[in-house]
Amino acid sequence: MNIGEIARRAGVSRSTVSYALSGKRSVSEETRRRVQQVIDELGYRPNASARALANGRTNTIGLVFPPAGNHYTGMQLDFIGSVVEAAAAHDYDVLLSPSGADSDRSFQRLLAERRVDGAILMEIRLQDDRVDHLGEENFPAVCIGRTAQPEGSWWVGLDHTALTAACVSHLADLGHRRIAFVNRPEHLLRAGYESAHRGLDGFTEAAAERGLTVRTYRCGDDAPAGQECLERILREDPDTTALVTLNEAALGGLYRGLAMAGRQIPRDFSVTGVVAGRWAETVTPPLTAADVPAEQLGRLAVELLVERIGHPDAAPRHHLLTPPISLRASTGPAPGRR
Amino acid sequence: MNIGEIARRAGVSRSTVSYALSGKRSVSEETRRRVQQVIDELGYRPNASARALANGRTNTIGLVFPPAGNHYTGMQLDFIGSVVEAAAAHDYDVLLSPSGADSDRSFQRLLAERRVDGAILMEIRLQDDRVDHLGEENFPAVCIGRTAQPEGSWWVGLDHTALTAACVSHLADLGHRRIAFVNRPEHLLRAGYESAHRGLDGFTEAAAERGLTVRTYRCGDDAPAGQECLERILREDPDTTALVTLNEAALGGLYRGLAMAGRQIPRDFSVTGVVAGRWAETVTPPLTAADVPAEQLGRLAVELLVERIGHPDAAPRHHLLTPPISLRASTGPAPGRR
DNA sequence: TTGAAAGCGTTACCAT
DNA sequence: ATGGTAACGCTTTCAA
Repeated sequence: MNIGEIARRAGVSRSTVSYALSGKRSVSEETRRRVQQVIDELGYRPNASARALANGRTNTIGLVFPPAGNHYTGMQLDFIGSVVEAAAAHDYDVLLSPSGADSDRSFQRLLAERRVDGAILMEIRLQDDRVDHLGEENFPAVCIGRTAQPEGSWWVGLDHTALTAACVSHLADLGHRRIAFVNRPEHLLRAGYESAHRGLDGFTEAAAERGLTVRTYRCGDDAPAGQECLERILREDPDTTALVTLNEAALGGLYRGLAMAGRQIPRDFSVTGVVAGRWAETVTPPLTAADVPAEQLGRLAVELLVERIGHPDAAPRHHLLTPPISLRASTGPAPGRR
Repeated sequence: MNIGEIARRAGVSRSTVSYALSGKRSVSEETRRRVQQVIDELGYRPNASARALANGRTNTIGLVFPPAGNHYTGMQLDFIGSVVEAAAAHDYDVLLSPSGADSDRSFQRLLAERRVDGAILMEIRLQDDRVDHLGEENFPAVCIGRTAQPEGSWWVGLDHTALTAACVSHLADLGHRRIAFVNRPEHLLRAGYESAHRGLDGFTEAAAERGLTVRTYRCGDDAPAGQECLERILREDPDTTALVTLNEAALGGLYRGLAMAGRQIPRDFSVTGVVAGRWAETVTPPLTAADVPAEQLGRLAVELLVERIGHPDAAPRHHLLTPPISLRASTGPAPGRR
């Protein structure tokens, strides 16, 4: 069944049906009702491909996310969910595109085949050829995170530098002097992951300012890696009394490592970092952390993208968020300083 | 740029370009090369909407997943990831569709507007009007889980009845006599969630067979709810020595509740259930559980769906998986029986 | 207020 | 082995 069939049954032309549906030109109340009735009876819905072909818009946005080889984190999940919901609220569907480092196959398809009206890019790198590519084509896109030169592009992101610095201050205020930083895995750093690099910078600078003794680690995105990493931390400097982490997936393992080493949180050792709130609460004791507002990030990204799709030549906009640290129960005074 | 432009520059007709690309009829090596060269030079990719309109296939599958109001679990995340990857391997894109109880708006759009060639439905209910609807239309779909009458439909699922029964046996073998069951939330049970119902059945029957004393609970999908639930368990029967759960999101809270109550796992209390392996390892001690093979489920679902799209009249197929219990460290002999 | 018809960019059938 | 052309189902301009 198609628009012609509806037109025939309603005794009008196809264009009238189209206009009755879109409201782009006035239709007499009488015909509008007749058309609508036929449509309801037959449960007609205009074919999306035909519509997209005719008016050049797919009403779909692409969500470019890291391939599953990387373990997904809870925060990414929350983010995807909120993007889908926000998109639905704007009458957009969401097409998922797993995409690695380079402008690879699936990603290219999305753009070149015009499957989507715009894209949201997760897991931005400081130098990101996908972003460059998108910029050259002036293709509507919003990045989650910002590249080294974010001026020309649309993005929403977290101020990871400020966030990890805040974590350091919090620990320093509690009297900790020797602290560790648990980052994302080696290969993500080499790839230039924005959050990993800026987070590390913020940590390093803040610690230097406070005159703290630090060690930094890279850690795989899962619990066993976290446990191993913690063992290394205590081996390399047993006097470490606290750590800051960006690695949500390793968190459970870090906790386990501490438990195995007989260090009690927060009495003997403090833990903090940047983690989505819902996941900070799954560990015991609940993690004091800068809560990643995944839901808000998703919503803002969609709003920006929708705006940009509507106004292709608008000036770049962005949102830099700096969520406060939520005090829970994983940090306390440095041992011997209570 | 379109196929006509390519044809013009290569000095052939549009149909020849089309055939050179699809290989659906033979093209002289000479022309094929010339066409390919022009295509490479210009970076041409056929427009997806036009192609879909012409040949009736979108090369997209829909993934219908629960709305974000429900908290997502790690297992759902792993599943989504594996579906996207498997789909990409078959040259399909994945369109996400949040869908509530009834065949609601977004879901209807997917089908009626022909945005997808087929769909994978997560979070199946025993009576599921979406499945009925799909069946009537003979729309290619694969369910994750099976309805009460699964005969006519394609599905992949876990044998939750057997899984929870196995958990009960495991605990009974360890000498536990008073055990609790922590299910998904009330509203999901009322909605008729398959896993929640069959899991409960398996638990109840196996416990009866073994002559165990049991209490069953419904628990919200987050850590605080889990903690509360555990407090209730110990309040209503302090002699409870073990629990079985389907509720991955509450797991951290259950652990915390036990810690707060001073019960050590597994010395004083054993915990087991049905949880994705990667997430079972994030808690301390790691959870002994029937590991949900989320990755395999996703892959199988896509394979079935692709097969069905290719053979619309093939007989229904399905896969019922019964993963073994992975022994980790959260279960032990009942207290006083070591 | 409405209708006719020309696209949109492919694919696939019918010719040659 | 190749070209011409009619779909595919919609939107939108042009006319009336």
